[in-house]
Amino acid sequence: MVEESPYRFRIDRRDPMRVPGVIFASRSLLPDAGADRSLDQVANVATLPGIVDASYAMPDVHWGYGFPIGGVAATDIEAGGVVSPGGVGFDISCGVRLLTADLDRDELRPRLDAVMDGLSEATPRGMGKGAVWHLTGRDELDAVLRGGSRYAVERGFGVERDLHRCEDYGAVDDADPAQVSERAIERGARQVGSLGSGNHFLEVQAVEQVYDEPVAEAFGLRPGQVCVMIHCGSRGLGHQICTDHVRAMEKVMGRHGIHVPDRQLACAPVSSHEGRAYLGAMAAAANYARANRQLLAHAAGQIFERQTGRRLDLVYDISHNLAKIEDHAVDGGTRRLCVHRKGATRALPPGHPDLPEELRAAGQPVLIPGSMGTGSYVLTGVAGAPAWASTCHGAGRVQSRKQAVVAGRGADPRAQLEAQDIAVRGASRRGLAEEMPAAYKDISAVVEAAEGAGLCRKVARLVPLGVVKG
DNA sequence: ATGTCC
Repeated sequence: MVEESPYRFRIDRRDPMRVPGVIFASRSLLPDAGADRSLDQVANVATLPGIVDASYAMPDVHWGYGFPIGGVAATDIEAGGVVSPGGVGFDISCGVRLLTADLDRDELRPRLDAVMDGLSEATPRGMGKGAVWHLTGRDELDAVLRGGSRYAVERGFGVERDLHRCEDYGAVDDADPAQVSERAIERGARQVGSLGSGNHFLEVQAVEQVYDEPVAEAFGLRPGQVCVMIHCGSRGLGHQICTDHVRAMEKVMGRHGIHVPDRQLACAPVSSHEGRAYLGAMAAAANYARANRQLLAHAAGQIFERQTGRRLDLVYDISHNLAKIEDHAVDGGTRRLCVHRKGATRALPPGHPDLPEELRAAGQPVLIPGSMGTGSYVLTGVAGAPAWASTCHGAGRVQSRKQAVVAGRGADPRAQLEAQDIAVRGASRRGLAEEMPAAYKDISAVVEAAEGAGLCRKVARLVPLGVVKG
């Protein structure tokens, strides 16, 4: 491992790697090789057919299925580049949505308990059970898989303006519900509009600090302002799609002449039947995840209006588990790439044509959920950044769930949060123990490294007032 | 992350 510059380390190319590995991190954030094999995974990803420039890792990198979480890899489609479900992850289009209320934290204080009770009741969560929507059948689920947040807005769960504040205007093109298995459909039908569990949450937050006033203003953020952050994904549907397509690709990799150092890197050329099938199913799951966040946000907005008389306005909705077909400058030309971001967030710079007009001068809002009780960040993209306009996605685990439970034995996680004046709703003791800050890297150090590496810029820091968990 | 093993 070579320290190329502050916040940038290189794993030199060696056979069978096709490109080097590049890790954006401070020395203290680098994974401990004894406890976490994610740097081996960075090197493994570098062997994938068609990979361009480098196998990248963000400062929150940690061990994942095949690819590391916090990994970014782009493949050149016309040069036989592959797509790999493990490069997206099981929770397809897992992401974050941030909303603001025209309300100061001091104004909310007397209503906070009532707001939290309302949010708790309005937010289906936990393993398996409950959802905002009860779909009538396959036709309606297909509409969700094709239309994402756009379909939810069409059905009255939100307003047209929301779509301008969603990545891809609320839906990915080229979703192909025919590539979604019956089992995935069955799992998904019961869960449209549900939070899930684990590190997924809905938080009421306040803007604690603003680092860039003009950009914060463009995003609609001011000091002391009340916000709602929702972190969730595609539930059982995305999980089943990942499982199905990994299995399908494992069977045909040899036929495509592809050999990988880890079975979990199962992949197929983007232009192959299996590659296109996965991308069609992945896009469907992405739309499901976006509709999911749209429904939960709408439900939260109704609670806010009832309890405070103020509505919630969408700042942005962005995924951190997705592969996207994007055009990028490579060696002086433009190439069509399949950019895998797994536990990594797209960060479009100011002026990017994919941004809505009102955000174009400021850049894309990049939403970074912190570990429970520690605060979250809003960042933005910077021009000329490396790693295909990507940055970190969160704190990143340093302890497994099991380790976190063992390490926290004797402590009362709920009491710890309440001692920090954070209201807690509906979380199991074990669920809380698994998500305690000690199980994660320091979010501020992660963001510091991401900014230091030139991947993004800080805009604001948010702190939790109340949390709803599964 | 996940009907934490079909």
